[in-house]
Amino acid sequence: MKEPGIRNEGGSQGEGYMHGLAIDAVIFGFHDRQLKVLLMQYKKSGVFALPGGFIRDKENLNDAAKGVVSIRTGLENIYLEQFYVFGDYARFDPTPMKTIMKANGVEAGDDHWLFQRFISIGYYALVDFTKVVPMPDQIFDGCDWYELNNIPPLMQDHNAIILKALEALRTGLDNKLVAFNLMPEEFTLGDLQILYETILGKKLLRPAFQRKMLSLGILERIAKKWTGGAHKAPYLYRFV
Amino acid sequence: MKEPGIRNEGGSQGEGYMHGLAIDAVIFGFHDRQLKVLLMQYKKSGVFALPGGFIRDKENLNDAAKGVVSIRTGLENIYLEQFYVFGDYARFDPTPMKTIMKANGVEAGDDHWLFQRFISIGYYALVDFTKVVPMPDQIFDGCDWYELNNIPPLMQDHNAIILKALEALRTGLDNKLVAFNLMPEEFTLGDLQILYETILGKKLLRPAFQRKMLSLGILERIAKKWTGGAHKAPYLYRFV
DNA sequence: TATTATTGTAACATTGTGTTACAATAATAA
DNA sequence: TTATTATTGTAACACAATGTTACAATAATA
Repeated sequence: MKEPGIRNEGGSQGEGYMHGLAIDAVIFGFHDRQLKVLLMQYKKSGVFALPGGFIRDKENLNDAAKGVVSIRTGLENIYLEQFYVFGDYARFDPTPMKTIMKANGVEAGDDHWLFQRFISIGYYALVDFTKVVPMPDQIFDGCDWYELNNIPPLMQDHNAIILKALEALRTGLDNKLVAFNLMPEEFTLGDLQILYETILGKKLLRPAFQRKMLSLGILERIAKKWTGGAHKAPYLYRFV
Repeated sequence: MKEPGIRNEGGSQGEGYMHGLAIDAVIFGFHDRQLKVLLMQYKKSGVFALPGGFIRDKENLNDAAKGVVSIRTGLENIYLEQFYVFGDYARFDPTPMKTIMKANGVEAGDDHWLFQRFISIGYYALVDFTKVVPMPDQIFDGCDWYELNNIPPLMQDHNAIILKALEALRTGLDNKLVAFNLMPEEFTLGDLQILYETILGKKLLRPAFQRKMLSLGILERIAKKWTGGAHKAPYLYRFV
């Protein structure tokens, strides 16, 4: 078995990678009126974890993060943001990794590098759900979307990492207009409002929301969208 | 010579500390209508650097950062915030450290741990200038305040780190009301306004500023302050 | 052609901020 | 003692942003 998070050839003691440092990525997507997160599931042991990886000896940190997200989503131009470093000593717990290795029939002594303390750099990514092709690999059975309010128990402090990422996403909403990265190319103001409401966790008033979004001057009205419903058809917009 | 950033006994190959990881602290103070940053100057070589340090094997990251700031300022309860991780490969340049070691008469091979790549976790601290007692040590000649718009050339990418810290400070101004951490216990609204203007780099209108600050409901009016000037005396306020 | 649900937007209310103006007042000078 | 001066505290108005209500427009269905 190759070690998890190793993106190409690496020896069993992690040669070629920085030790004690990892990247964890919270990849957000939006689909079916729900905010979702991409999670990995280890083979056999069934342990859930955030997509993650390590940093090559001569690799830029941000490039390593980009690599992690790319390899799991199949996408190239990704909105990515560093949001926090998780560095408590107590967060480090070798048990899940030992379980995973044992389940896969890998013999490893207690001094194995993956059982040592790690500090994780948290990144969140915003992707267009419709364009993602989730990619598991030799180590992971699963790479799938999970609804934000239905996340299974994750390895180590990964649940807490997701919460912190959501916080960062919220603060970025108004300041950096990050939400558009979660939308498909064409969308209605209604769709956009649902996304905002989901991220903020509260209802917004339609007239105020529409006025605000349109006043930003970053939306281009394209055509009407006939939904088949017995009502006026909404306009489709594109982000410019 | 002990290695820089080692806060107690450590061998010459950095035993007891996490490798490849460092903390850099941008310690902001406010005095004399100026925003200032605490900088270290190495003995003999005269190289300038941000206060920094390493993380002990079993130490929480945030505790390590607190330790760095405490040891340089003599303060205990410090407003501290993680703001960015600097992880470009190119930022790493062993030359200044070699110069420093050589100037201090330390023989060290190219494989010395301090000449390897480091990833720096940036923290900024906000302190009450009047309470700080800058503390150099065996390695540093100087530990002094420098005006933000008069920072000397620093080691590695430390100048860029300060700029990024300032950005983070600016965004925290309205959201988290961080400015009060830079004030002494008692201050006038005029003092506070000057601080805001310095951080934001622009003039503010007095009536609007005062109205806003007072409407926050976090200021307690104490007494008048007789400045000796030929004009009405301003009120002193305390942060609650 | 009436009904229904939803959209787009006008209109008004409320709040927040920008700006001008001026009375209050502490020290100094006449 | 009284005018002068500089600065503070705050009222008053203007304008912008946002919250809220209301309603006409319109796509599908009955």
